[in-house]
Amino acid sequence: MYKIITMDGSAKRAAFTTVHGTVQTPVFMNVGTAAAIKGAVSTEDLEAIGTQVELSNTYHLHVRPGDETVKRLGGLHRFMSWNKPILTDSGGFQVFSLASLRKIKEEGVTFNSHVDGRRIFMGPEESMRIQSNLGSTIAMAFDECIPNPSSREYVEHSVARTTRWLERCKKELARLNALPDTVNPRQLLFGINQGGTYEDIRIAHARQIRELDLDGYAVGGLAVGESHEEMYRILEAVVPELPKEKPVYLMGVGTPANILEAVERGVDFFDCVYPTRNGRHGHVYTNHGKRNLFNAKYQLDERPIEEGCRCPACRRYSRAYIRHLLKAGEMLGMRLCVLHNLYFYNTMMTEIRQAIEEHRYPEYKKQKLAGMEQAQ
RNA sequence: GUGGGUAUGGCGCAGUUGGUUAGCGCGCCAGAUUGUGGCUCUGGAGGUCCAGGGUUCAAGUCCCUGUACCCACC
Repeated sequence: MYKIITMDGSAKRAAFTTVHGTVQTPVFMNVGTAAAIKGAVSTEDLEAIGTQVELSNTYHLHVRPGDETVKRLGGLHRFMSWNKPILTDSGGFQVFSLASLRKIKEEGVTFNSHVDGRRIFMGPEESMRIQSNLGSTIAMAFDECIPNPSSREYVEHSVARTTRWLERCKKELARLNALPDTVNPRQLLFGINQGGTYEDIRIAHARQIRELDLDGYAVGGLAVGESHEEMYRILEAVVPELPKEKPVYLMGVGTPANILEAVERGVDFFDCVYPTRNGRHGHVYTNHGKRNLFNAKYQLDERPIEEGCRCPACRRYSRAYIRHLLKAGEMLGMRLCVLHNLYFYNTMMTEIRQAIEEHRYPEYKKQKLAGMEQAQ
C-alpha cells in the first residue's frame, strides 16, 4: 500500500507498505546484483548504514546459483538473511547490457550466459517464474531496455512488444502468486515505461500501462546515452501520466544530482551502481563533491573521507589509510569506500524526506547541489 | 685470478645489416563508468641509452679503456 504523507511541489514524501515492512520514500535501493552488495558488504552492514531496500537481479541469480536452489533454501530473504524489502530487476536490462550475447523475439530473449556461455531463454513468463522462486518483495516486469538514441521506428516497435510482455507478466505473476507453495504469495509487480527520448511515445505508453493497475510504475530506458536535460524533460512528461496513488521508480539513476532533480519531478524509488562501483574504484561521494581516493594528494591526509560523517569508514579511518588499502589492492579499501558511499546516498535520502516534510525541498536541493559543486 | 655474459625511464625488457622527435609491459599521475562481469577504457609525466675516449656525414647499435653486476672454472 502506497500512501502519500505530504508533497512539496511535485516532490512526494510517502510510505510504501509491503509484507516485508514499510519503505519510506523517496528511497535509494542498494544494488546487490547477485544477492550481495559488491565490496564485501554484509546484510549487517546494510542495517548499520540505513538501507531500506536491497536490489538483486533475476538474470544473475537464475544463472547462479539458480532460482530453484534459492526457492529450496526458502527464498531470497532467508537465503541472504535480509528481512526487509527486496526488489528484483527482471533481466530486462540485460537485454540491453548483454546486447552482444542475445537475440530478441516476440516470445522472449535468448542469451548466452556470461558465466559459461550456455544458452538461456528468458521471456515474461520465465522472468516472473524466476522472480517468484526468489520470492522478492517487488518483481519488475520483463521489458526491453533500448539504448539512446534509437530510431523512432525501432522504439515504437520495441515499446509495443514491451507492453505485450507486460500483460503476460501480470497474468503469469497472478497465476504464480496463487500457487500453494509460492515463496511470497503477495509479491508485487511494477510495470516499466519505455519510449526512448520520444515524449509522445513515452506518454502514450504510460497511459496504456496505467490501465493495467500495477503495484507501481518504473521509468526505464533513461541514463542510457541521453543527456541529463533530456532525461529531466522525459520525466517531466511521463511522471504526471502515471497514477498518483502508485510509487514511481526511476531505474538505474543515478548521481546525487540526478536524484535531487528527479525527486523534484515526483520520483519515489531509485537505484544505481554508482555508489558501489565507484566505491570499488576509490571514488567517494561527499557534500563537497566526489573525491578520487587514489589521488596522490591524499597520501598524507589524516582526515576522514568526510569530516563529521558517521559512516563506519569515517568514524575510524583516514583518507591516507584508505588510499593505501586501495593502492595495495586490499579488499578493505573497497569495502570502506562502498560503505561510505551507500551511507552517503542513504543519508541524503533521509535529508530529502525531511526537507519535503518541512516543505523546504527546493532550498535544500539548491544548497546540496551548490555544496557538491564546490571546488576541491 | 681466468673465461664468458649483461648494462636502455621506478622495475622488467625490445630496439632490425649504424639512418627521423628511442619504444613496450608493469608501476606512477589523472580522467571516464547510471535496472553492476571487482572489469574495462582514455589521456599524461618520466630516459645526457653505465662512464670516458675513438671510427663515421650519422652511434643505443661498431672499436678501445674503465666501472658495476651475473654465470662457470681455479
